Amino acid sequence: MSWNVSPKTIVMSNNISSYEQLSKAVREEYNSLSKRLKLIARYVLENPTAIALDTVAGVASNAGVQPSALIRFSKAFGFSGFTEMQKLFQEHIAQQSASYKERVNRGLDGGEIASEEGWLEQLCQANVSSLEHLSHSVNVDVVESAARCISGADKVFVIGLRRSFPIATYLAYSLGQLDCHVQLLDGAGGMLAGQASSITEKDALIAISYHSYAEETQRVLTQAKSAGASCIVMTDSPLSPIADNADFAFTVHDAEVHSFRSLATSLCLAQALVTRLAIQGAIEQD
Amino acid sequence: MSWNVSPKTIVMSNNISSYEQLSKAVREEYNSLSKRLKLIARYVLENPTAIALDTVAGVASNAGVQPSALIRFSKAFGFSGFTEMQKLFQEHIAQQSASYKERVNRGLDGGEIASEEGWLEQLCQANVSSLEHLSHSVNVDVVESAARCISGADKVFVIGLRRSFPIATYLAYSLGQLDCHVQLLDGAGGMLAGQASSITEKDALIAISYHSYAEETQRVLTQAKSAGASCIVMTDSPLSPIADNADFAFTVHDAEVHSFRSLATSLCLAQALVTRLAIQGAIEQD
DNA sequence: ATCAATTTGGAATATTTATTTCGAATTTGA
DNA sequence: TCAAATTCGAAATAAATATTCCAAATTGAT
Repeated sequence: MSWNVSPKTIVMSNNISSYEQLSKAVREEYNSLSKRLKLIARYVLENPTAIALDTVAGVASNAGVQPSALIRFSKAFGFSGFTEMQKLFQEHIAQQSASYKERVNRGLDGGEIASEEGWLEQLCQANVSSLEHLSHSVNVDVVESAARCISGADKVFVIGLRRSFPIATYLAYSLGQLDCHVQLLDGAGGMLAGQASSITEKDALIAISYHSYAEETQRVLTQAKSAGASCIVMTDSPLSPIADNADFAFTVHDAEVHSFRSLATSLCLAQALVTRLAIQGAIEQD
Repeated sequence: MSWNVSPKTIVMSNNISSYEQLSKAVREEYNSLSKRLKLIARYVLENPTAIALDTVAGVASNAGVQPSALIRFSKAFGFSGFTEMQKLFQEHIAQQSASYKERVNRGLDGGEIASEEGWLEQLCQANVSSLEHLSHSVNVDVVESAARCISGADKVFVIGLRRSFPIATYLAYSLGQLDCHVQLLDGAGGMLAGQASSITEKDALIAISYHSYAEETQRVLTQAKSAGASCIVMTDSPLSPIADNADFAFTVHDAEVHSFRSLATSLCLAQALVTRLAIQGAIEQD
């Protein structure tokens, strides 16, 4: 009995388990690859997103090679096939957005009091993850537009009750520093409706509300909308009842530990809004 | 010849051709959807990345529904099936990561335009750095002690004016959630001195104050100290005038961009205090 | 409570997509 | 230039994934 002489294809023992490792390996092995495989290597390094989303046939066509060549490529780097390699690219993409939620929750909710030692680090890390997520989930153009909307308004009203009140006060204080005509709707003395009744179409309203959404905030928002005012909202889900009739809606995922929402991310977004406003103002004055 | 009576499933004429449009449509139609479809709507809006990368079976399993339900959902929004809808999510991701890559790359090129472009990343990064600093500059034992001090107090007073007011309101709200007898000294109606005069030796005061230190805060702190109350302060320097007669002092360096202090770090510290308090309470009750 | 309409779950089926195979083309080394 | 080895392409096959269909469950109106 005789075996076929194994083809020359070098199959490296696969210890590659992340996109970064693969990227490194491909660059290192590049020179030892055949012509087609070099072509593929280049395409792979330059279009990681396409690899993650497309099919073998699609990638092959775009890269100008045959599907089988892609599988050879995958095997050359120790994967069982294209599918296995593709998973790495998908994980990489997922990390940029969705999986942050896991990171936040991991070791916080799950471990209970068990992971006692590093609780401060964990708390900070949860906030860091939220902030990192914010930086690539918020559309800067929308922030710019919202800022312009505020600077174009006659008066700016801010509402955020209970849990959201700190954000509202931050905005009210900061906008006040910028010589905005700002009014915080704090419902002091039960005069919320009265305070809100002066909102006109020339004004803007910034509303902040998280689950469970304060009824008063919704009412004010509705009132402002029907008065024709521009509405900017910060909330926690696109499905939030207050996101409905908003001109600009921002969704923020704040880290939550033992049911205490952090607000650090919301505050950062508020800060983003304020600094943009400040810069736009500075440019206009030139 | 007769046709089956068409099922009730409302098939909207599909003019949806982008993720944003779909997201909007889902939110608008949400209330008219059936139970399962609502469930899916929520999952879809909150996990767009998963939709883009996963298979129907995978998504269905994670969302806790049947694959067929996902196809019904897709058809309800005018797609021929899940696959067609999924393409929108993939395009969205492709765009996102492309623009993210651009932004990052432009930031690496250096130069003035670069610093303009990546301003959101920079803002977030500034906050991240502050948080990372916090996690190894704050002594966890002091936080624990401060938390014990609060839980042992009869009543808890919180003061933080102007720039620090958001932190004070956050603490007041969160401590209230823990059934602390908490009172926010907000100076409403000019009655700050009156509010503060009820502080006794059995009480605790949390004071937050940053440069330039509000005179009223200092006065209240002095008053509380002479009344024999325990004082916890959050400030920006160990040399701060309010750090003098404090039982526990935390110094926090918040990120500052264009003279707008972030407060994210202060908020994180406040959160640390609150969660510790919550956990101590939970342990005591066992 | 009963019936019709609608919604749902799960298996059966159709379709798409990945992988293998093998002969042809290309490269390599003398 | 020729033979041996390697690489490649296209069709065949295998695997996976999406979609359909229908019975069961739920809902809502009378």
